[in-house]
Amino acid sequence: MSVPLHISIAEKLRHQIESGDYLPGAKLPSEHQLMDTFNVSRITVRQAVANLVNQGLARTQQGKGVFVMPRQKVTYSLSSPLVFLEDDMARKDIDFTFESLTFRKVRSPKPIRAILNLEGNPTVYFQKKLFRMDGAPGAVDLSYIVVELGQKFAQQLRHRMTFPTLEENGTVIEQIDAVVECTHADYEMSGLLDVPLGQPLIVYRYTAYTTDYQPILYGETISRADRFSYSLSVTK
Amino acid sequence: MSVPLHISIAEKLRHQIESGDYLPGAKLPSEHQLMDTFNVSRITVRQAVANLVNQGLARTQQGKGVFVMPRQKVTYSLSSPLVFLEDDMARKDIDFTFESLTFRKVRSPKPIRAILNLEGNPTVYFQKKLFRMDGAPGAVDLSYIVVELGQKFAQQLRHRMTFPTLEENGTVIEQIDAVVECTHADYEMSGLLDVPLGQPLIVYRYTAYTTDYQPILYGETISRADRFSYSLSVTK
DNA sequence: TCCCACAGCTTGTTATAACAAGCTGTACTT
DNA sequence: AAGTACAGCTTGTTATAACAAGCTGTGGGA
Repeated sequence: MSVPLHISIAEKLRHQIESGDYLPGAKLPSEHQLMDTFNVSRITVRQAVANLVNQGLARTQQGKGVFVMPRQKVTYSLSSPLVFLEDDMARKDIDFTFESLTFRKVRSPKPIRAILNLEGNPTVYFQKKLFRMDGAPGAVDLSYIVVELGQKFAQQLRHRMTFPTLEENGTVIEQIDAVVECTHADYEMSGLLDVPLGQPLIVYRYTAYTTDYQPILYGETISRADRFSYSLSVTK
Repeated sequence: MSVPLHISIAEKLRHQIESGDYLPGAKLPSEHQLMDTFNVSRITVRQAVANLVNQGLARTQQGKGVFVMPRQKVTYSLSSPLVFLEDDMARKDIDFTFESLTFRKVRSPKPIRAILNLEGNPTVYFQKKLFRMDGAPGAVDLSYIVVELGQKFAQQLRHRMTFPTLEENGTVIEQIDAVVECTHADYEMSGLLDVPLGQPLIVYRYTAYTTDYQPILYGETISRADRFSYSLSVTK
């Protein structure tokens, strides 16, 4: 057998998980039990478990055990603009909340300056928000808003979502350019979003334009890839 | 210090990579060198390196060393439909090729049957393609096409992209519904796409409809998240 | 000159060992 | 009865050790 033990053990467990032997949320056998079952050392068992964790199939909890990850995703529709994120959640019976971790005036980083087309005035408002779905952290949003709007609506932006706030105050959002990509959780994100290090995250980068293609907002919504997906519909 | 050694070593290396001390493609110090540098055991060094690999910052090659991953992404536009993938690549000066790994008639899996609205006839054509960008594997496409079209254009589908083939033969694609999500590389995908186990992959699931909302094609394009991203533009 | 074998590097796999740290229930103390 | 302390489970961290396997350059033999 040229396949390493830790791979073949991980694959066996994966099949058992996928065939329903271990249901979502269920506890897998402990490391010592797996050592006995497969007759290997703890280091090998641990590597097999690490493989499962890396594949998002399980997660470990010190002092408790290894548990099968539940997997249900919320799909967010890109066809209607970001405005409706809250409604989208409500429709799916998910309790959606957010807390504003940071809201302050900053000197904008160079790439942001280019995107927002700031020349004379490099100051912007920066906001970091943590989104929770049914209490559990699901996404982090980092956004940069042009200084006039940030200043004007500071109070509201702290407590309400950005797009509704802007629209209700008469700022028309004419267009949104967006990119969807994927990264890994670094140490900070892994802490904020409560996922293992290196776990995939979906990044939704958006630039919002008001009339005359004037960029007013750039942001990144970084969400747990096991909880989020994006949908869209293209008609000819 | 309550942070584990392997984390703090990984973070140090990450900062060095991000600050340009190690350029993309460069070789990191060997495990033994890192053992001396940080005065820790090989197991700790290996765990630190594993963290970097999990975060997509480095990759290991047995017998050679640990190398910094180059990171340049191709953005594929979702606003224009899938038809133009090849053109998109050409415009970016990327040599785009694919090989058809599988093309055969199969009894369609139940979920596919529901999507393609097949009742009497559960037979479909299944195709598995491997996309290469500049020679290196970048994505795998799994698609199910209704039996009439698969039969009719079998020869062409083996050698050319699906959407152009259909359109040039008079099949109108009226609408595409799509979902973008993210998964982990399992053992098979990790082999096909040449990435470490558990590495994030972007999945683009699409259903193509011809006139009268008749579904004719369902597919999944599974691409390396370090090489691909999707862009779109929403106008009010 | 050309080719092959090997030495010496690299990472990969696996075992044994010990202690730390988080969780839970039991039993003992107040 | 309530609270606390501890035993005994769990995973987390880290060390030492040995061999396997992939790569590369050097040197010897044909």
